[in-house]
Amino acid sequence: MAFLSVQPRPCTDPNCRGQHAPAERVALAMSLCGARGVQLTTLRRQILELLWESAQPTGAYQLIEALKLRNSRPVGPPTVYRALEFLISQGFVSKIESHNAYVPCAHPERHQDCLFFICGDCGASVELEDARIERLLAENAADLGYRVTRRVVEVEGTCAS
Amino acid sequence: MAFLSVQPRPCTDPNCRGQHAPAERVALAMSLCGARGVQLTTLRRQILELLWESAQPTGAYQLIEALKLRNSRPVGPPTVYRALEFLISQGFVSKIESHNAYVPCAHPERHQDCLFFICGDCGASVELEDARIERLLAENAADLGYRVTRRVVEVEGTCAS
DNA sequence: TCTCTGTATGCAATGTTATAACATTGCGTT
DNA sequence: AACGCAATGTTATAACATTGCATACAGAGA
Repeated sequence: MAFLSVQPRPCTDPNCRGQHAPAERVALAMSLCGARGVQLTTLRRQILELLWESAQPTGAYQLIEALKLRNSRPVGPPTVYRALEFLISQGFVSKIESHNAYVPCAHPERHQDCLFFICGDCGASVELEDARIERLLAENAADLGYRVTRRVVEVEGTCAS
Repeated sequence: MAFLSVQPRPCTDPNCRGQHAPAERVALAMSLCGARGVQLTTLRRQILELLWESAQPTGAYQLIEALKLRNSRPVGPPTVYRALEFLISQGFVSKIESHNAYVPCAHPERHQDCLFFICGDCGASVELEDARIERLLAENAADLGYRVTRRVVEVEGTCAS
């Protein structure tokens, strides 16, 4: 687990032209929170920063460790889980269910449940949107008489590197 | 958690004409194991039966409880997890990652990672195959330079009932 | 300023899910 | 008997997550 990189990450969204350094992402979350009347507190912001700075999906207890280093004062599991819950509810973060780990989301302003591609070797994860897949899933759900509330699509594989 | 029903379950596969009572499913697993040179031992068979008899995705510790009732002698977590690992490796069972629970698979003879639709109200899960979605996922993976090893597609919603 | 109120966090304990490490059983073969 | 092997048993612990209650703290209104 490395929280060192402050490099921008590649954005896989073909429509996206924005900057993507962690600071930029956090600034976006900040302004969205303002608009939505909710607070991106210090703790929540720190966790979001850590997720953006991490090269891989990050577990809750890894975040606890990282916060201990960053802040002298340690935080307990409930605190971190509550912050994650908030970040997820606002579309800033997603949970990778198959890894019990959390990743930041690139485009919370038009957030829907994304697809994730995760490399089993290097751990890197890539977020993707694909309207065609969403449509097919919705179609299948409708055929079965389901009203969809949440989608989990995680593809595990080996990336180019 | 009810392990009472021994009713056949609906099969969502349009190509499927087979019987689907638990006994039938287990018999199929049995014969496949014979053909593959692996053993469907008593424990493994019992767990597969329990999964087929359950109306919902079932957790490992629920299985432990159920086995305790069924067999007098209790089994420990590692034992159950090893049996589940075997059943998954043979395509008889899948894990629902978003629920930490396990479901039996309808068609292990041509098993691939399926889509699952899970009802948040009644807990029922439906297994589905959709070649179009598989193709789109494979396509996206290829674009990203990923070689796919596993797919997790879980759609949560509310079913008709 | 003070108090009220709602939101957020701190904290101890506990619950839940999963695995590591090592021992044993049972069965077929030599 | 002695061995090899697959499966299971046993103990302990790791890893992930939640409950319940106490405290802090910011903003609204008297």
